[in-house]
Formats: sequence, C-alpha cells, structure tokens
Amino acid sequence: MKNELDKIYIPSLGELGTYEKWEKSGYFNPDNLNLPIDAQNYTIILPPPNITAKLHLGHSAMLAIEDLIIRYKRLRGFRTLWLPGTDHAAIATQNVVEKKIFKEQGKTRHDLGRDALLKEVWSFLEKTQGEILIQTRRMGASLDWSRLAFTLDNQRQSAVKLMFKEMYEEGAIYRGERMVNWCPRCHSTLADDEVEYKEEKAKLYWIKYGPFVLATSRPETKLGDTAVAVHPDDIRYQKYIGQELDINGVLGVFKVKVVADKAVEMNFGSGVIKVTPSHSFVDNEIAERHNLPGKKIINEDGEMMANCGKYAGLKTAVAREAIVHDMQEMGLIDHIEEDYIHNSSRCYRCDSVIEPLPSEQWFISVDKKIKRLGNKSLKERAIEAAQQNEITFTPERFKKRYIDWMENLHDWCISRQIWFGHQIPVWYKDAEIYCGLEAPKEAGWKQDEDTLDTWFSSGMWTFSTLGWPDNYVDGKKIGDLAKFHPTQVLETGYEIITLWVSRMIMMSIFALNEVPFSQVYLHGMVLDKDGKKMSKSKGNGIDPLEMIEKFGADAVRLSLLMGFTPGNDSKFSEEKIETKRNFVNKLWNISRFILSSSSLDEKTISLNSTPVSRTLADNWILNSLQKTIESVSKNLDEFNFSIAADILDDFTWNQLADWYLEISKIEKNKDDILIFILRKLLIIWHPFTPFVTEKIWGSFNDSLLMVEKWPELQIINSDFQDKTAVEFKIIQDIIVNIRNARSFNKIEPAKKIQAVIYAHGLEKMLLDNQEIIKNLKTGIESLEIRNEGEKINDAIAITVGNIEIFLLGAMDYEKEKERLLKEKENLNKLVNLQEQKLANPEFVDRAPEKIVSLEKEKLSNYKRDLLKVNKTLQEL
RNA sequence: GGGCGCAUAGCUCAGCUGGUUAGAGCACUUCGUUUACACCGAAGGGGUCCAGGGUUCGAAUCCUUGUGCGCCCACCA
Repeated sequence: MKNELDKIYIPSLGELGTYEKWEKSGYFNPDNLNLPIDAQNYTIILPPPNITAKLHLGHSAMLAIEDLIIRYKRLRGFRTLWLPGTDHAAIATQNVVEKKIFKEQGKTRHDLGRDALLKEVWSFLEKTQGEILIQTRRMGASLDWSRLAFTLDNQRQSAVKLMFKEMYEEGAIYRGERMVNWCPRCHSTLADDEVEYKEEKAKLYWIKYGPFVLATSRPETKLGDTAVAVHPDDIRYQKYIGQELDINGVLGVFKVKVVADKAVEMNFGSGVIKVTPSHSFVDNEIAERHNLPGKKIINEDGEMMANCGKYAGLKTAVAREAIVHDMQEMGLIDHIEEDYIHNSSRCYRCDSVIEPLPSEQWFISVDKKIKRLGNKSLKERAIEAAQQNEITFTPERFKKRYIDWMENLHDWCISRQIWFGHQIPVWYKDAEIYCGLEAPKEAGWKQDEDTLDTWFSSGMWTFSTLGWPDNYVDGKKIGDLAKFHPTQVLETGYEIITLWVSRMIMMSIFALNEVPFSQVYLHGMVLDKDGKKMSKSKGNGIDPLEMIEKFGADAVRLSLLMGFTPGNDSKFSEEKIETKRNFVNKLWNISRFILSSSSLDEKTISLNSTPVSRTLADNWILNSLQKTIESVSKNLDEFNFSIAADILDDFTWNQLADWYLEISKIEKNKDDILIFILRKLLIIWHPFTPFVTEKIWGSFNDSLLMVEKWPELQIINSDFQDKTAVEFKIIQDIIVNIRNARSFNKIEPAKKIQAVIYAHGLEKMLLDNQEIIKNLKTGIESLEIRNEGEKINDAIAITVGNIEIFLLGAMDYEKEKERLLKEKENLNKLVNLQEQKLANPEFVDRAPEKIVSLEKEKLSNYKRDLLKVNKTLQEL
C-alpha cells in the first residue's frame, strides 16, 4: 500500500484517529504484546495527577518523558507496562470543593454535613477526572487503560485498610498525644510540609520575668509556661540553673524551673527564653529533654481554655492584647519592640495562623525496629536503600537531599480531620479500641471520624495498583505484582521527592520488604518565559490542550523533551513549540519526498534488508545512520533524552535532508536506500513524536509502527567507515567553500561559473563525485578535475586541504583580495599560537604523544596554507 | 541558620570523567520563489565561557574565595 501525503502536515486531522488505532490494537496492555516468554518486563507507574484541576504543562512534561521511555522500551522488545491513575488529593480536593460550595451556595461543610459534602466532592471529581484522562490521551500517552486506578477506589480502599491494620499490629502505627500543626479554621492537623511561612511585622514584648527580662512575641502563652531556659555556657545565668523560681503573672504567682539547654541562643534577645511546652515545637522538645510538664491553655478553636481565668474563651490574638494591657498595669512589661520581623506559620489552604497544639493523633513510627524488616526501622531501611544504591537518582545530587531529609524525619502524622479520604479503620467503644477491615458486628462501636493523609494511599501506589494485597500470598508475589514490581523507573518532579518518593519507599519496604523502583528520574519545573512558576492565579499558565490543538501533540512533546535536562527548571514559551512544529513538518516532508518517488514499487517499499551502497554518498549516509542509531540508543538508555533528540535532529535535518536528499536528486536510483533510511528513521523518532511517525508509517505499511523492532545497532559492515567519513567531508568542504566564495564575491546565484580543480592525489575520488560538486547548489557550469596543473590567474582560488579550486569567470579582484588578506591575518595568528605551543618544552615533553603530533600537523597545515595565500596575493 | 543548584552568543540552553579553532535553536544581516518543505534553502556576523586566586604541558570543565540569582530544609524566642 502507498498513499499520497499532503503538502503540509496538519496534526489535528489525524491525531485522534491514530490514538484510537493504538488503543484498539490492545498493545498498551503488556499482556497483548506478542513477545517471547523470557522478554524482560519494564514498568513505570504514572504519578497520579490530583483531580483538583486540569493538567498543566508540568504534567505534559511528565507524560512526554514517560511515554518516551515506555515507547522506546516497547520498541526494544520489553514487556512494557505504564499504568495510569489519579489521586484523590484529600485536603486539596475537599478544599477546592468547599470553596466552590461556599461561593455558589454560601454554605460551609458543617452546614452540609459529612454525607452531603462527600456527595458534592464525588460529582466534582468525576468531571475533572474525565478532563484529565482526555488530556492525557491527547498527549499520546501509551498507558494501559485496562489497569486504570484511583487512590480512593474500592480496591485501593481495601488495600489501605489492610496496610493500616498490618502496620498497627506491628506497632508501626500508633496513636498518641503529640505536638501537631493545628489550623483552627480548618479544624485539622497539617503535615509539616503543608505549613507555609510568611515573613511579617509583629510586636516583640520584652517582659519582666522574675529576675530576668526576656523577649516574646506571644505573651499570652505565659499562662502555659512551666520553665525558663538559658544556654548552659551562658555565664550570666549560671547561678539560676536548676533553681525553681516564683514568677509574678497576670493570674498570680506561679513556679518555673530554670533549665540549661543548647537550643537557646546566647546572643539573641536576653539569652533567656520562657518555655511553653504545649504550644511551641521548640519548647516541647526542650521540655522532653528536661522532663518538664506541659500545660495546655489553648484549645482547638484557637481560644484560651478554662484554666486561663478571666481570659478564658478569648481568641489568642484578643487575649494577647488583654494580657499585655494587664501586664503593663502591673509593671511587668519592660518595653515593646514595634517592627519586629518574624516568620509566621500559616495554613497553606486558608492562610490562618497555625497553632502548635498537643493533640491525639495517629502516627507512623519511623524509628521503631520492625521485626519483619530484620529489626530495622523504616527510616533505617529507607536510608539504606539509597546508600547501597538499591535505588539510584537522576540527577545524582537528589540522593543527598533524600538522605538528609530522611535522617531528620520525625514520626509521620497520618490522621487528618477532614472528611474526604480514607477513613481510619479503627472503631471505639468506651475504652476499647478495634482496628480491622470492617466494623465490629456488635452494636455500640463508633468509627474514628478522621481520614488518612493523602500520602498514605499514594505512598502505596506502586503496589496497590498491581493488585496488592490479593497478589501477595504468604509473603509471595503472584500475578501482576510478581511480574511488574519492583518497577524500573519512577519519573516525577523533584519538588515531591520528600512528600511522595520517600513515602513510597517506606510503604513498599514495609508491605513487601522491597524497594518500589530501582531508578528515580526527576524532571524540573516548567516555568513561564520570565522564569516564574506558572499558576492559575497569575494567569501566566499555558494550556497544554490549546497548544496541542494549535501545533500538534508531537510538537508539544518535543518542546518539553529538548532543551530540558533532568532536575533543572526550564523556561517555556509558545515560540519553542512553534520551532518544534516546524521540525515535525520537516520530517513529514522528508518522508513525502522519499515516498513520492515514482519508481517506488511494492517490492522496494517493503524492503527491509540493508541495501547495497553504490556511491560515496550512500556509504556516508548509511554510516552516519548507523552512528546515529548507536548514539541515540546509548543516550536513551542513560536518560539523556535531550541529547538523544539533538543527535537525531542533526542527522535528520543537517545530514539527511540538507545533503543526502539533495544528492539523491543528482545521483538517481536511490529508492531502496532512501526507503531503508526512512523506515529506521521513523522507528527511532517514534518515541519522541509518535503521531506523525505512525501516520507516515501507515501510509506505506499495514502494521503498526508502535510495535516495530528497534533497528539493530550494526546495520552496515564497518569496513572503510572512517575513510568514507573523511572523503565525504572533503566533498562537503569543497562545495561549502565554493558556495562561500560565491556569496562573498556576490556572484549572483543564477550566474553559472566554470571551475577547475587540482586534486593532488584525490583525482579519482573527485571524479566519482563530480556531478555532486557541479550540481549541489554550487552553480557550476563546467567542471574540470585534474590531478595537478598550472596556477590559473584571473580566477578565485580556494584551497581545501591539498586540493586547489579555481573559479573562473566571476572574479572580483577587490573582494578576493579582501578575503585573502583576512585569511592571511587569521593564519598568521594561528601559526604564531601554534609555534609558541610547540616551543614549550613542557608541552612537548609531557603532553601525550597523540596530542603533540596532532598539534604539529596542525602547524604545518597552517604554514602551507599561508604560503599559498601569500603567493596568490602577490599574483593579484 | 544548614544544604543544594545556576551564572557560556541579544534570548533559551547543550557542553560527561580537563585535550583540534567553545556548540545548537531562536533572533539578526545578505541572497534565493531550483518540481519534499517559505512551518523552506544558501552564506554570514556575534562569546575575556561572572570576577580574583590556585592545580596542570593544557581549564568553560578540577580546587578555592568573592559577587549576583534561584531552590530546598529548619525556624528565631
């Protein structure tokens, strides 16, 4: 079969149909690939996008990279699984929906109640999830949709429950009163990374505190103080350490202990701090070290508690004013610093000020020694995995970031006081507590109202999607889990290495005692053209769908793959996509040119074996194709996607299109070679630009390109390879120099000139290629090639190595003189430099011999050229 | 405060373990509608590789200091 191609490639016409063809073929599903039993498996689990909003360009980059890897591996004969899914993103999603409801109906979640709110969330979710899946398909992602998962679907729900239960039974999950970040507005704990810090001005109160004067920004917490602390080395306060002091406060005299702790900085403030163990993280740690009691004085609404006398019931900010007022009357305020700048901690959702509170919460213990992990803790195993390179990072520097973060990890608070998410599978009845997969049968049990941190379920993503726990029987993996876990690569943005990557590693280690992936590849962020983060509120975002409509998915993919190196952010603009669109069109037209040859018949078109090369150019291009295949394969194997694309781009445009196709118009009968190259080229480009390559392939093949075989690395025999490259370079140089000379001398392109070439030993080679030299945009009317001859006056003289070229009939003496003078100057400089270098005994004695001889050769070449130029100049 | 990264052509960036005259795309200048492509072709101009110091026969590349950006973590009483 052979169908004519249109003059310009219009992506929007064919992409949907092409994707449909792929999907219908069933080849996205590894079970349908016709592979030998011993084919290796290759798995990537797609980082599930949040269903809070449509996809942005960051997601597109992720899809482009992962699809590139997967398509490449599929072509190389791996049993590839790329598994799709979405993330319920508990807090984020509930927040979006809450805001929406408040805007539309003026109601809060408490007005609606749990069930009604959840109903709203689910209907919201259905809509955005649909949009996300459409966007993903439009990018060309070859995901196995038959295995689509959601972090909160039924299967994942039962997996999460079991995981919780197992961890609870091992003691890896516990309930306890700990300091948490509490948002009084959302009524929920926040993870450390959900807290944002904002610099702002506040008042700093210097208060009289027994024998001390100390600074505080929160005088109301004085009611909860149980100690003061100083640095152990601070000579000013040595005598107080260990004493118990009576302190005068707004509610009367109370006792504090003086402790010495290194957390206190001597040079900050007065070097004395008050310790409020129940309402400050630092103070809490000090209290733990010194065994100090805590006193809770602020409740979950951010109000002063009953134990605060007349201040009870006041919001903390109000209480602060009142207490400062009273302290001033009592003469307890030394002075007040007005413009004190500090960081206030805020809720990342509602911007409320965070209250650190002791609260009853569920935690994952990262330090507990766990029997099934050989009496190591989750933290130890997770660090070990990176240190011993069970998991490697690209780029490598993120290994350090991961390990540093892991080492400082505190117990992970996994309970959240929101409604959307996995409800904690624990039931209470009076003092009894039950953890299980379902509610106890008897009446009177009440389930814990809290839900789990969203990262708990997404931490299980690599194995919950592969059928854990059903596929894990008596400690043995079966089915998909056995085939596809551990996965090969986790590809994601570097910003969630701590939030997500680390959690997946811990969860997988606990559940399966194996790492979830062997390789972590981290991409950077896609920024706008000014280097700012794209965001909806700033309105600087670029909508991927719009770009796909305009330029095609292939162009969008290429723009995100090229010039994008691992771990580095990339500034992005529409122009970049445009240039890639141009390339896609170029590839289209190259194919169109090759396929439109009238002599192409069915036999040639289906030809798959290496054609015999007949000329130097044939040899050169096949040789070059082979090198390209080799180095593209190597770079893809090493995740150097951008470099691989650059190499391919260079071959396709600068070698094939600019040279070989032009030559093929001169040296005829290259159909077999051209079609051979085209076949290989389409296969290699396919992982980058799947749509256009599949479309072209489909115009002369009945099979699908996506499951073709990657070319063998050795396509031609390697004899004379180097000779070929050198010889063809000479031809190229001759041509370029002639064009150059024409351009410099302003010889009109249409004007035909005569040329005489003295080949000095390369006569035969040049004669073999004289048609090319004559016709390849050099505008030569007659060409004479001889081994040597007399110098021709009245002609533009060019030298290429030993070869002398004279262009007759278009001499402009002034121009030519100018050119030669410039060349002379340049050569003089080079000769000087080179002589200096070679006169340096240290260089000659100590540099490798190869380098020295190379440099010597260079010098003699320069000198020879200089002689020639001088001679010509004289003659002019 | 601790850690990491970046600084190369007007712009966006490549340049791995040091070795021909430092590259690409875009932009710019000149020329060109040759039957694959104007989403094109030919030729060209443009760089003290942030600064200082060091290692080396040789440094954009390695070490060190400084400057200017960016990010991550901790959080200041």
